[in-house]
Order: sequence, then C-alpha cells, then structure tokens
Amino acid sequence: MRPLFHPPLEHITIEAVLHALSDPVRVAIYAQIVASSCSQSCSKFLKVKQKAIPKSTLSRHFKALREAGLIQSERRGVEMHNISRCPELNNRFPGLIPAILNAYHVQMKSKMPAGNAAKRKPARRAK
Amino acid sequence: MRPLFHPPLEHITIEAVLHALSDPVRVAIYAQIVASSCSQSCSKFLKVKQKAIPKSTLSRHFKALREAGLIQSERRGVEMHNISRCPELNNRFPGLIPAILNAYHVQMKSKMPAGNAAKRKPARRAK
DNA sequence: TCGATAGTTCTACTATTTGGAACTATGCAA
DNA sequence: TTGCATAGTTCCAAATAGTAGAACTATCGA
Repeated sequence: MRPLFHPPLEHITIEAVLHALSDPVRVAIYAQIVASSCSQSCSKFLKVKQKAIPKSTLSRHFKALREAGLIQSERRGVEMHNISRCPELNNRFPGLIPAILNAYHVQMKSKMPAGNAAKRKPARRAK
Repeated sequence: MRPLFHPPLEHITIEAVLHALSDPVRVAIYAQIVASSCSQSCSKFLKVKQKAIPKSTLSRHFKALREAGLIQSERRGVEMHNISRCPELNNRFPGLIPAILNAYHVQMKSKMPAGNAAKRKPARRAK
C-alpha cells in the first residue's frame, strides 16, 4: 500500500487548507478531530450529522485533509489514527485554524432552518 | 439584466466563504479589494499576478465572491463597483477574515519557489 | 489459513469550472 | 437619435474534480 503523504509545514498553502475545509463533511470531521483529545479512526465518521458517508468517499475526505496539511495520519494495525496538525499549522498561519473552527461553531449554534449549509448537492449515481 | 444577489449576513456560511477563497485568483482579488480604500471595478483584475484572466472567468469569480457574501457589488454606469463586506462579516464570524488575509500575506511573503500555490491546473480547452 | 475489519483503489458517472463567442447595458460623441 | 466603445454577463462545449459501489489490500485474531 502506498505510503501516506504529508506535506511539510512550509509547503502548506492557504488555498489548499481553505479548499479542504470548504466541504461540509470535511469541516465537521476536522472539527471533531481537533476537539478530541485522542486520535480518531476514519470509520468513526461513517455517519456525519445523521448522514451516512460511503467509506470510499470517507477515505478520500481523509486524504484531502491529510494532503492539505490539516491532519497527521498513521496506520496502527488495521486502523488509522488521525490527529490534527493544529499546533504546527498555527505556527505557519497564526490564528487561522482557531478562527475557522470558531466560525464553524458559530454557524452550528445558529442552527440553520433546514440544514442548508451544504455547498452543493452530491453527485448522483445512475442505477 | 438580472439583479445582483447578495446573501443576508445570517445566511452566509463558513463553507461558502472558504470555498470562495480557496481559489488562488479569487483570494488574490479579494485581498486587493479589502486592501484598497476605494471600490474596485472587475476589469481592474484582467491580470492577476502576471496571469491574464478571461473576462468571462473573471465575471464568474466576482459572482462567487458576491454570492459567498464576501463582497458588495453595485453597478455604476458601465462599470461595477466592488467593496468588501469585511466589517459585517467580522460580526458574524469574528476574526475569520483577518486570519485568512494574514495567512495569505504570510504565504505571499514567503515567495514559494515557483508559484505552486495554485490548487489545481485550469481546465484546458481543445483547439 | 480462514474470516472479519479498516481502509484504498478502480471505474463509471455526475457536478463544477473554464474560456471563447455572442449578447446586454450604459455612456459618450457626432 | 444613431453609432460605437466599454464593462460585464450568459451560453456553450470541453475539461477537471468529486461521488459511491465494487473489488481489492493489509492486518488482526481465532
């Protein structure tokens, strides 16, 4: 299996970080990883906000977070342990991650009328 | 011509804001609009960082910024006047925009080796 | 060695983005 | 007025990116 790629701190771009967190599922996953004290496996997120996420999609979401430099993933036995690279990132872009997470929580608290936070509809597959 | 849509403050989502600013051209345009004291027309940006931007693409970039709630656009005669909604936005998501702009400037100052900040290659058109 | 579990890759399909061409709206000069 | 230049939008086709089911790989524990 291909080794996991993690960008070095100085190659992390603001565009990649914002892109990774502009997806409602990914920002929810990331917020939970940051909030938890211990590392999180991918499969903890097979449901995100009452919505089932196919595991292939979940895998790609984690890859996106990892390659944007937001999380550090490590294979431990059969599962993956994910932790945030928050302290490191805060060194490169001071205050960025806290501000984004704060904004995310502000939005969650204001409980949008009918879950209209999604940026777009997911691709639908033909049967 | 269709009237310009501007989302009310409370409908602005963190996902839409991050998505709008995850494009290297849009974040550059937005940074310049925020930095300038007077309103900017779209056509001021037909070149962004030495790169020519087709005006149809530029038009869509401004629409994206507008509909994400980042800028306020007003038609004045033949041109459009664009100003940032920064103060308003800072009320909904405190510290978010300053942190993003700061990160953008940090990255610009560190002058990446060969302009590799782009999130992806642009679509190439067949001849 | 078998089976279960966790995650990745392949693949076909859908959604979004791009940029040239055509179009719309406004201003200005004759 | 008409004519035309300027500024921006919309249409269209092509390209890129994202989705999820199926098949696959890797590890663990009987």
